[in-house]
This record gives sequence, structure tokens and C-alpha cells, in this order.
Amino acid sequence: MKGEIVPELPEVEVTRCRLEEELVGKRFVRVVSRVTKLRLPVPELLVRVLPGLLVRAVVRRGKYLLLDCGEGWLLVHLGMSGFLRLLHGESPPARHDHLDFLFEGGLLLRFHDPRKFGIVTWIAGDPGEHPLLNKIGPEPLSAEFDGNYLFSACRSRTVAIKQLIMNSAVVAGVGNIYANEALFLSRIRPDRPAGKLTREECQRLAVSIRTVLEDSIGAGSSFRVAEETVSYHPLQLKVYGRRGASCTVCGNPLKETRLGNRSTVFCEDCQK
DNA sequence: AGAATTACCTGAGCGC
DNA sequence: TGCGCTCAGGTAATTC
Repeated sequence: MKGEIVPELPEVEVTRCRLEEELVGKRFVRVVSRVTKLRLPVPELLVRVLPGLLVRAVVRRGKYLLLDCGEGWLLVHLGMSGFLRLLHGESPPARHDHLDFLFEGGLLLRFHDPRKFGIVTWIAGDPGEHPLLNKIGPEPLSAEFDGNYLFSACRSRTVAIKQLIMNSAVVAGVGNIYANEALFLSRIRPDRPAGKLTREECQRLAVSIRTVLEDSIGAGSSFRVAEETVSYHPLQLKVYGRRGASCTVCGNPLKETRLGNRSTVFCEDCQK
């Protein structure tokens, strides 16, 4: 598909930063829901529980956004096609504008998601114990995620390394695009059984995952993400979406295969 | 336990 | 023009 914007971890992180700047310290005034079900049901109590509450913090766990509202947490996942916009003042909702969160001062946070793969829900207790969050592995940008951790996680695993790093129980928030990019950068074939990687390869891959994510967050930070939409910087993607095009390193045409029914692009000459 | 498969959803693109 | 089909993909649930 052309021009498809899938929010990956960098997009979610840049969105988090914008929400943090704009919303922390602000109070919900009104919530309007025009949808009953996204990937999960959108609880009706949102419209009752949020007004009057103050946003204390905005945090990210994998691709989940969490607004700390004191007595509970608003959890948002953008799924495949979701994004958040920040608007000032009244604005009539467009198609697929499913939820509006109005804040004091006239600020409007709007959730838009054509495919409804996103999630908006309320967590009353400790978010770390919530079923959606309690099995998620370490953050890829944290110190906990390193070559040694990844090597341990690979032990006795027969799945392809690409599928392993896309498993959120192993590492949080690595989606298809950056899995492809990180494997290219670390010169490892995506279809290698995870258990066959050496410790040194795991070290390279862990560094590459961090690098591609951090680079993208840096590139994205110059864009007005949460106000408009999330945006990729396609020029910096070296393999994803480039089947048949020339490898940026050796010039040979990139190959495409499927792993776990996901598009997988790599260079058979550079990646071993 | 781990691996493989399915389900959820809509818009775009394609063949006819 | 439009119908029907396929594909895109995050993640949890289900099945093997």
C-alpha cells in the first residue's frame, strides 16, 4: 500500500512528547465518544470519569500511550491507522474522528482511526498489572535491553530472528518496519533461526534496534506530529518498501519474502 | 512452552 | 463505472 502511515514506536514517542508539552497540568472538561468499539470496547465510563481530572504525566510503554490522570490512567494505542491531533477551539469531526477530549482553555485532543485497530480504554489500578501491559518485555531504548539480554532471549528459540524481535514479550514496540531496518543495519538475515545467532550478532542487533529507533525519533522530532499527523521519512528507510530497488550498500536488488505473514525485505548479499 | 494461525478493520489498488 | 478480491499490519486469542 502506498503512503500508508503506521505508527511505530518513534511516532508514538514523538506524539508522547507533544502530548506531554501540551497536556500536563491541564484538566479534562468534556469527553465525546462517537464509537463504541475499536479493537476493544471503548468504555462508556470515560465520558463520566475524565472530566475534572488533571493530566499528571504522559508516558509510553512500547507503542502504548498512558495519560496519568491521578485516580486512573487513560490508555491509548494507535493500532495500524490511528493518530492523535491537537486542535484549538471548535472543529466539526470528520469521518473516523472517533473521540474528542476537551481540556480547559479550549484545547481539543482528537483520536482518529479509520481501521479501528487502536485502543482507548481506562485503567483504574496499576497499569503495570493490566493484561495489555503486564507481559511486555523491556523497552528497546532502556539499558535493560542489550546484546546479552537479546542473546538470552534467543536461547532454544527456533523462530526467525525477525519474528522474535517483533514479539512484544521479548522487546517492546518493535514493529515490522523497524525490524526490517534493524536487521539490515546489523547485516543479519531476517529468516535466521533466533537460536543460531551468536552473542556478537545479538549485540549488533540490539545496537541496531536502538539506532534505527533513536534516529527516527530524532528525525521525527522536527515535525509537528501530534498537531497534524504522524509522518515517516521514507528516504531514511533503507529496505522496508524497497523490494527490487538497489541496496544502499552493495547496489544489488533487495529481496522480499514473508515471515509470519509479514512483508520482509532484505539484501541477500549484505545480510548473512 | 513455544510456534503457528486466526481475528479484528478499512482503504487502496487491481483485474475484469 | 463498479464489483469483488487481495493486501497492509499490531497484537491478543486460539489452536496445534
